[in-house]
Amino acid sequence: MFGRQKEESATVVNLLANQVRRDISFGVLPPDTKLKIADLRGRYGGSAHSLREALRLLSNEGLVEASAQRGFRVSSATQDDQQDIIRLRREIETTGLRWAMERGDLQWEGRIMASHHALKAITAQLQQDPTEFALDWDEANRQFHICLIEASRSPRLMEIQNSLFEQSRRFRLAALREDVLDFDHTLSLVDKLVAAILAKQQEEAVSLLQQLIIH
Amino acid sequence: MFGRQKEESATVVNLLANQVRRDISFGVLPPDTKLKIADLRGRYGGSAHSLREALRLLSNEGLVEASAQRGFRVSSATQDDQQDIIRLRREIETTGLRWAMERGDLQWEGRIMASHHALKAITAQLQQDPTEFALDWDEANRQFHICLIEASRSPRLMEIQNSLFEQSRRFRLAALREDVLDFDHTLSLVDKLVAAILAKQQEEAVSLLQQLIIH
DNA sequence: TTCAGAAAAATTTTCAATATTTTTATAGAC
DNA sequence: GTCTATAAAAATATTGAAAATTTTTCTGAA
Repeated sequence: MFGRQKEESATVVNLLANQVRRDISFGVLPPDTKLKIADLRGRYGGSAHSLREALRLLSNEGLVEASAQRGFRVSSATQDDQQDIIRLRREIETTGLRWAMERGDLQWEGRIMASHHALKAITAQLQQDPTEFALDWDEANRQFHICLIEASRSPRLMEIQNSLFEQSRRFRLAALREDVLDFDHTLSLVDKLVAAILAKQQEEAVSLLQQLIIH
Repeated sequence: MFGRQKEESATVVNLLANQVRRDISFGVLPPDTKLKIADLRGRYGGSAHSLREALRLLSNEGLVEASAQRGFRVSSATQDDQQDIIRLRREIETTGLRWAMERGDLQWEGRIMASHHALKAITAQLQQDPTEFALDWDEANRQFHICLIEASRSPRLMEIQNSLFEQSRRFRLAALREDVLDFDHTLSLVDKLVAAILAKQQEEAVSLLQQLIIH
């Protein structure tokens, strides 16, 4: 449920990467934590090599930083990092949305409506129990954003989006814990965004998407 | 000389990655080639694990594709791939240039002039001997493009740019071999681009950069 | 305090072996 | 002849242990 979208079979390396990714996202492994292989083995199991490879994988996603001969650390999560991620997500996702709106078909519009629907439903659940549904909520979030640019037919753009989304997760979940999210406002933006997409109003949609990406 | 920009000390894994990256870029390892660890050990040396890790590294850069339980392959290089890379590079680099022009200082302008100068010099050499200087020429190319967005202060944007540049290398070197590059036209575009940057004409610079990215 | 060198810790790398999975080859059924 | 199921072979994934490097920490002297 926390995995990547592709049909990646559950290799040991992928399982380990998923666990570490989740713990980094939730702050169990705080930013800048030194990731010593020996310690990690005690926590997650797996061989030294498998863990090493899992960390190498996460370093590609940007959640972990690798420096030669100095091992791995959890990536920093300063305000600068957050700003960098947000402005990049705005660029990447609006570009993707533009391309998708030029190429998208009815099927695409259908998938957007579906993921929109799911997002609304899970958000309602989240407001009842913020801790229980945090993961599902953010996964619905991810699915919705993936959907938006799905029709762009740019595999590399989608990979970049995914990487940035994973990196932003830490900040979003932190904001959720601190209860500073305005769900009503966000949902109203999402409603308008979907409407604009269906009405093929590109610039309106782009503007709304930019307002939506704030965490 | 073919390495990444950061001060990555020469670990075995990095050395192996550099060699494989070079061979992929030059087409010694053609697109879609199955990369069997055993074969690679014969060619490049190193232990199985080091090679595996090097391939995992390259898969992050997009030059190699990893599929679970099925090993590694050289990434495909179809016309669709090339188009995807080109249009993404245009988006990424123009965004970076915009940000850089908003934040850039005199030092940045100086570095641009320096890398521009180097690029002109090496292009002249290249026209004398296209095979001997291919690598140095593309490295100067890379340095110039890195320079353009250096002042954007977006580490993630620069990483994305680097990854896309590495991916585009195969196509550029192929075009060079096929002798379909118009150096005079390219250099004139570069001249105008640098002039526009120094004159702080953002939209003009962006337009020129887009015209420059065609391989 | 600062510096140099020794000691300790951690990372990187290699070798070797086992378990899984995928691919290939073969034989039989329709 | 094509296809399916099974067996064999090849390749990948995983683990363990140990040697070689490098970085970090510690200690004592100037």
